[in-house]
Amino acid sequence: MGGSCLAERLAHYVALTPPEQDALVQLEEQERSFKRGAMIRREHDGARELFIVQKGWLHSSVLLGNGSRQIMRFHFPGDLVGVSSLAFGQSSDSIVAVTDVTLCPFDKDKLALLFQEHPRLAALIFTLSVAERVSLADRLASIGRTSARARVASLLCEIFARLRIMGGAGLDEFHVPLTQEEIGDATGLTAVHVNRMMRGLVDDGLIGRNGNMIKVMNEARLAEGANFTDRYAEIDIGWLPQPR
Amino acid sequence: MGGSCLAERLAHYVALTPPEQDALVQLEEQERSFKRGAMIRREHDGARELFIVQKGWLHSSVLLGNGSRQIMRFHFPGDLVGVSSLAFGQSSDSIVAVTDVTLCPFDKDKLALLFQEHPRLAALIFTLSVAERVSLADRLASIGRTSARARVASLLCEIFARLRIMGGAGLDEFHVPLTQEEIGDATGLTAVHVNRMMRGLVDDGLIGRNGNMIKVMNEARLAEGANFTDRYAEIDIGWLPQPR
DNA sequence: CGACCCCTTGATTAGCCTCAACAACCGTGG
DNA sequence: CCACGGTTGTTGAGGCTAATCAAGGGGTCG
Repeated sequence: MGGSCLAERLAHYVALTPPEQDALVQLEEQERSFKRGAMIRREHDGARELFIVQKGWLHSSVLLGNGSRQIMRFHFPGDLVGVSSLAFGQSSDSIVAVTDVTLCPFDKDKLALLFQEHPRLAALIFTLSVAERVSLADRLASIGRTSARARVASLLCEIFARLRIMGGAGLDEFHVPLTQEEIGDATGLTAVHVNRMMRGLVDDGLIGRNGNMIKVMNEARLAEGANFTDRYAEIDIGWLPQPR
Repeated sequence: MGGSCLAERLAHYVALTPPEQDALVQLEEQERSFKRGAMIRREHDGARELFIVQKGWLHSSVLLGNGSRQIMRFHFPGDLVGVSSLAFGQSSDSIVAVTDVTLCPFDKDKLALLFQEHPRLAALIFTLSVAERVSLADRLASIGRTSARARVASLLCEIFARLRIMGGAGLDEFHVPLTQEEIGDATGLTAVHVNRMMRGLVDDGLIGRNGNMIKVMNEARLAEGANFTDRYAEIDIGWLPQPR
């Protein structure tokens, strides 16, 4: 390895000082791998750990009394996962491996240290957490107030935008290792209806599909129909304090 | 008055040191009032300000291309509002006064200072922000995966739980100054259907209504049908760093 | 008093779910 | 090598939930 994934991610926004880099590398001393489908953390379990994603996709989700599942968010390499365990002794959601994954776990005490020693990093992590919340709010609006087709389109747009952060801005074809059931659980739809909506998007020439590869054919119309705005493009870090 | 509103809120969770209190008071030199219905901040407007609610109810919401509205959250006295402007130069949502309100506005630069000088307060504010995100996630699951009746019940449960934080644990009757349209915009329903669901809750003896007063008649069944868990009861601040 | 907002109720419609059947693909074991 | 069970994707038919459309009532404020 050598570098830290989180450092790589944060370096997208600020030029890290050497002490800051050291602090981030220390968060990723450990490394743990899980198989596709593995339950990494179960809802209501005690949890002192956060994870940095190194490789693979995950999702965090909740199970409801009626047996259905709501996926809150998909997590990609560079993401900080399990943040909700900061505020609660017990995990508020389950974390599941969508593909085979490699994670770097660290205890929340280490984050406390980061807040003390590196206020700029703390503020940056806070900022990214706020951006994630806005992204969740976008999904809420999507599910609450738009059609099934728009919800699916919106999820695809969000995934594309986030994959481009790490993968390069020019990408127009993506490996999306999600089942239609997972897409449904993220958008509040059934797998059957997701299938019909995806077919509609293909038939209308907005996207192309080949197995798990999805190609963006007409991103403008896709984003328009989805009511999508790319939050990650407009993150403002102007308020951050000076590095120590 | 005399003290800082934010200090009062944070003191619910930790014993503030004198320097911490001073820092918080400095955030709140100003005070501003708005009439019921006033648009305090409009989506896409530039925004460097955050607000602490002193009196009244607000909501933050987004407007969609199809003309509908999604309310993300209602804000009560003691809440920190407009945090999303930290991550973006432009506001991601609108902030609207539900009743007449009094707010304490402060610039986000002051928060940067807080991150530098008072890491424990920074971590606490981060924690509360995470808890809010979990609450948003609960709403997402509610809208994505439960019936109209459960969504309305869930919103009511959340409101009751939050009002009890400041208003006292024993309360079983609440003044809820929301129109059914606002409840619909928060739950992803139409006002007409909200009306029918509320009537159902009354008919089944779960709640009582008298104008804007809502009385909890059978909270166990209400919470059960809503799939509701009270997040605000279980916030854990054990990971915070030492005060400086 | 009238205008407006909000609540309420009824009738009809539309979007998404449910149920069902089958095809394609996968890894596994015989 | 093939047989197999399991998972995922696909498509059709019918049903149900919540939206839409519509009309009227009560309260409040100017």
